[in-house]
Order: sequence, then structure tokens, then C-alpha cells
Amino acid sequence: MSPSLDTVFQALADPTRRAILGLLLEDDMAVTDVAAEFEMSLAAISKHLGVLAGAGLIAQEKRGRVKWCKLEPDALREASVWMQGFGQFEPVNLDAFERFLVAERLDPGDSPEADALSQP
Amino acid sequence: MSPSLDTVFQALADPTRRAILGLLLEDDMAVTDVAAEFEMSLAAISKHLGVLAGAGLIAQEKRGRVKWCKLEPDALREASVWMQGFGQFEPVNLDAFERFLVAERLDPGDSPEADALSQP
DNA sequence: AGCATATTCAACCATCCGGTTGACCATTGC
DNA sequence: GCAATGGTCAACCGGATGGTTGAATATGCT
Repeated sequence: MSPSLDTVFQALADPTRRAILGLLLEDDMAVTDVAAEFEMSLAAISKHLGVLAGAGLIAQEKRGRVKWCKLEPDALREASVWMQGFGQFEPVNLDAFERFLVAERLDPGDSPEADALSQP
Repeated sequence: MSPSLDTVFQALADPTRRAILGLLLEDDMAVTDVAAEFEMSLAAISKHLGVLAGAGLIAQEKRGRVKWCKLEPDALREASVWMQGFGQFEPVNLDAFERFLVAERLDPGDSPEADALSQP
């Protein structure tokens, strides 16, 4: 089941779920530990985690009776690529990006232009 | 009513609305012209455009009896920056981005995802 | 004036969403 | 064995969402 843009954006549209992702940015967490950070029931958090997992934004692995949740940032890539298409649609920027791509291929190391492009 | 991450992601979560943004990527359009591209009522499209405007993703200007809609890509910046924070661990998927840009240029106005327009 | 065009409004409907509560598996530890 | 812990499931609730229709409001054309 491949996560679609629909499910990814829908998952990101809720502030609680974004906050959960923010927590998981620090460390993998058990469901109960995630729930402890919010003023809502464990069941509600469990649902939120289900939505995030359904969108591919997190992975859940059950070890013993504890279910561990870890960030899966790859799922954001497709959505991020889609969004950046709207910030960079001007021909000038397109050309600049193409030049960047060429440079990147020739010199696949770090490149200062990458930062400029990643945050339009 | 400043556009929040909530409203932006919520607006992007609907395939019809993403397809509308894809259309506006090429040209400003009147409400009726946007509606002509979809198999749903004009009123429904008008609502979708309202959601997109509420999220700050488009601007609507009424000239005469026609309301023109134009893309407002700046609204994506905040959301894009937020997302970028989670992708930082690994390098941006430049290949996917390049494919997107090339596809966008060869077939402008069409959303990069196939199902956006065919199954709204 | 009178009619056509562009767009919204209002009411309505089915469905989804976010939340709660209480019951229900698992797994762990005494 | 049995109680506590970790987590999900099922039913329910109020409110949002996405869609429809039909009437209403502006504006433009002749």
C-alpha cells in the first residue's frame, strides 16, 4: 500500500500529528510515551499514530508488548518535491536549477546552491 | 486569518485542489474555466477555490463579473520549510525533483500525479 | 429594458474526522 | 495463576468536509 499525496498531506494537516513527528525527530518512542506528551486519551494518540503510519510517515515495530514508533522521513520526499514545483516554476529558477543539477552530477559532493533550492 | 500550516496542508490534501493548483501553474484562470476542467458542479469548484484562497495558496481578484484566480506560491514556503526539517537527514531526492520539473515543462498544466485529474 | 453569463449563497445530504469511553487481547512480572 | 502494563477495537458523538441542487446577485451585451 503506497502512501499517496492525499494521505501524506491529510496526515500533516493535524497539529497533534505534526507535534508527534516533532517528538519522533528526537528519538524513537513507544505509543504510551508519545501519549504522555499530550492531553488526550491513549486511544486518540493510537489513532493518530495509525494515520501517520498509513501515510508512511512513521514505521511501527512491535517488540514484546511495546510498539515502537520511528520517523520515516522518506515519505515526505514525494510531497516536498510536489510542493517545490510551485515555488520554482519560473523559467529563471528552472534554468538555475538545471545548472545546479548539472553541477551536482559533475561534482557530487556538497554544494552551496542546494540550500538555496531546498528552501525557496 | 493568516494561513496556518493546518489550512495549507488541509488544502493540499484534496486531489481536486492540487489539480487546480496544477492548472493555475500555467495561467491565471476564471472560476468557470477552472470548473470546465472537472466533472463536478461550478459551486463545488467555487468552494474548492475558497479553500485554496483561505490557505493563501491562490489569490482571487474580481474584474468585471469575472473572478480571476492566480497562484500564490509564497504560501507554500512555510510548509515547505517545515517539511524540509524532516528530510534533512538524507540528501534531497534530486532525481525525483528533476523528473518532476522535466515532466512539468513538457506537459505543463498537468499535475505530476496521474490520478489527480482523471479521478478527482 | 431584458436576457445571458459569472459567481456565490443556502439548504441539504452522506461521509469522514477527532475525540471519548469501556471492553478487549497480549505480554510481562510476582 | 493472576494482576498490572501496553495497546487496540468498537461504539458513539459533535462538527467538519465534499458534494448536490435551486435560488439569488452582479455584471455585460444588444
